Amino acid sequence: MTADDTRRRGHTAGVKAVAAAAGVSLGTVSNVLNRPELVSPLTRAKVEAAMASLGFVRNESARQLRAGSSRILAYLMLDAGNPFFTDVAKGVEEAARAAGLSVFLCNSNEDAEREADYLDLLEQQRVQGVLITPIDQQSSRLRSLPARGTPVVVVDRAIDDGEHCSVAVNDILGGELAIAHLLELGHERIAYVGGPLTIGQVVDRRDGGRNALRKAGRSEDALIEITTGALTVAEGRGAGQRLAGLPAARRPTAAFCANDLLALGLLQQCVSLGLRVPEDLAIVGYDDIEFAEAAAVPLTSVRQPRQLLGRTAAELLLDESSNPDHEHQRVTFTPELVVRTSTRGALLP
Amino acid sequence: MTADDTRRRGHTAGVKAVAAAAGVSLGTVSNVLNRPELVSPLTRAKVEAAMASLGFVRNESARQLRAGSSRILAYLMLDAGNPFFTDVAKGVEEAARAAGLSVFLCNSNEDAEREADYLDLLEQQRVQGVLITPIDQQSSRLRSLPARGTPVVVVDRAIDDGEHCSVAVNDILGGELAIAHLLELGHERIAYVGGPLTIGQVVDRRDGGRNALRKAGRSEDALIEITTGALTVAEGRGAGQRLAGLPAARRPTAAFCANDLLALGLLQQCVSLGLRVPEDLAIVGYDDIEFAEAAAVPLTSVRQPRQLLGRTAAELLLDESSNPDHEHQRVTFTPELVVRTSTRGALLP
DNA sequence: GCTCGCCTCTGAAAGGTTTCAAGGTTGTGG
DNA sequence: CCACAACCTTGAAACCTTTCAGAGGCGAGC
Repeated sequence: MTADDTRRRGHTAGVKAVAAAAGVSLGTVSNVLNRPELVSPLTRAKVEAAMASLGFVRNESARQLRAGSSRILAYLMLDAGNPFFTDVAKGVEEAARAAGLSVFLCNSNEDAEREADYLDLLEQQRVQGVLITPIDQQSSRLRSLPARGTPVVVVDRAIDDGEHCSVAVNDILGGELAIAHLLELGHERIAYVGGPLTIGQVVDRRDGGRNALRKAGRSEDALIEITTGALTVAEGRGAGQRLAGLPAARRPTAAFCANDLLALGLLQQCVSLGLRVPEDLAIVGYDDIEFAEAAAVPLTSVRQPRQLLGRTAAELLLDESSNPDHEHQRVTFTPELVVRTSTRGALLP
Repeated sequence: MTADDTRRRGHTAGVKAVAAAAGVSLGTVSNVLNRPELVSPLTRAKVEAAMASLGFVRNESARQLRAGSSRILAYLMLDAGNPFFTDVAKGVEEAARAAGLSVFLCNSNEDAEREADYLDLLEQQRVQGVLITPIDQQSSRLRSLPARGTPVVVVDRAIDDGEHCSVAVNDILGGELAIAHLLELGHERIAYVGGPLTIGQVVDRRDGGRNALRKAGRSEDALIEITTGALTVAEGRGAGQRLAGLPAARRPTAAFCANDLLALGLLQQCVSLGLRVPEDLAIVGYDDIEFAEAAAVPLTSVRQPRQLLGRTAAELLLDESSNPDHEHQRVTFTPELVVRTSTRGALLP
């Protein structure tokens, strides 16, 4: 076979070829790979030499087929472009590496169809387990996976259906903190910017805000809802456009955004249309991503323990797939308000 | 077998079980899956019913073992936390989906060991191909992969070793644009912030800057190098600390950063230490990520066609793995300077 | 009534690895 | 010189899917 054939045909040398080249049996080659201590040093050296000279690469499919499951764990992210989720992913990877597993990241990009496709794919791949920040947690696919043997841990959403572990941050409390802060500053007309409402976080954070209004003796309906099509900077700019277009007398004096991307877009658009932040419009974001602090006007935001979220989720998953007495858990962390310039101007009259 | 057994043992029903349940042969089940038009409607219905009731899930490992290669393509990113790379990833995914493939993302996080681990893993998985923004393009692993049958396309780096395709943006030109812009504004003491020097982009952008100096009749050594340990916001802040600590007479009046994360960190730290941007320090970033425009002082930056980069890379990879007459190509795009407030203050004397 | 062709279905083989019971070798103690 | 243990190595079986040559059934045409 020529070098050209190799290139075209792809991987070629298997255990069998190595065994033949080294003059030993298949089993011995396998032992060199998996339990080298059982093999005499001489034989091992011969086999290793043969592997090197043939360019042997283990075929993970075959290995997995035999073993029944893989050494890979997947994190299906809601939006890979949002630094919040990449920070969560870092935590996941840290925990996985500590346990000797690798992580594949998948991006559903807030698209239910892609989410479904990836879930199917991962199940077919027989990954060790799936971490997911779901678009729609009612999805039937989400339920069927654990029932068929692929553990699933829900990240950044609380869920209590007895099928999954979940790791979340109390989004209702987070929303409450944000709106309470704005009320304390004297704001009366407050907007909530977020969407779509199929995303649980969007709803919870809004409901938390409503709670704060109620506790302050105001009507829930006081919260002016501006619904966006996604949680992105671009949608934030669109919301800014809408807000800035209102006559000053009716325009909200403060906006609470469902995440920092929206807040940054909103901030940018409003500033460029001549509104002053926080004097004309105070803004609160959510997630406290690294860029929130570096924004045009440093952003007040609700901070979540991002890496811890990921690490904890991965640890629960590992427990689920290795501990026969595993019990599903629902872990909830507590968010924290970080106040910066975007709300810290002069109090309103 | 009880439901509990299923949960513990994992996926269980295979083609064989489905065949038995439907009263047909293995081959027929396979035909239902792969060439349904060959199967009579009646039989097909029976088989589909059996699959549904047994919760059959295709075993991708076995499938792949038989087929020899998978329907998956991987993008090994330099830093998943950098929005530049997630935008590239979006382009990759777009092209892959159009061709019916899925994408797994891996994050080397600027760590050579992790990069190597992932490359091994992906080769063992027999992925269709690997897209990579490498830390060290001399790495032997990078060379051995294509030789053994896994196509590799290098993204955001030009490379010309006859082993890979590559898709890049002209970083030398980008550096030149940035420094030329600063020179035009009258800056004399200009810093270059970037590192480590093992990363090709860091070196090219610096060298481009030196070119600009030379063309302006100045010495290359005029470029004050501030070397960082990574291309992150945190390192940018550190560089800001160092810069701001210099006596004003020796402090550079402008800084060109190897990417926007550094620039944003630098900007933030300098502002918080009381320097005015651009009056005391003009800043140019690189990549023009979405957050550059929304920064405390909107950032002048060198823009690259991010999604296009990813899409093109994926297309080259697909061609390489499907077209027997494939020729390796080196595609280079041209960057573009986007001027914003961070350099647009009053000209210096 | 026979042949031919078409349509549908069958079942064995292959693909690369791991496991494991069993076989072989070497060396020690009696 | 034998028995037995300790240590290595062997090779068949199993994992699950896909493929493909061919078997079987049926209707049409002669």
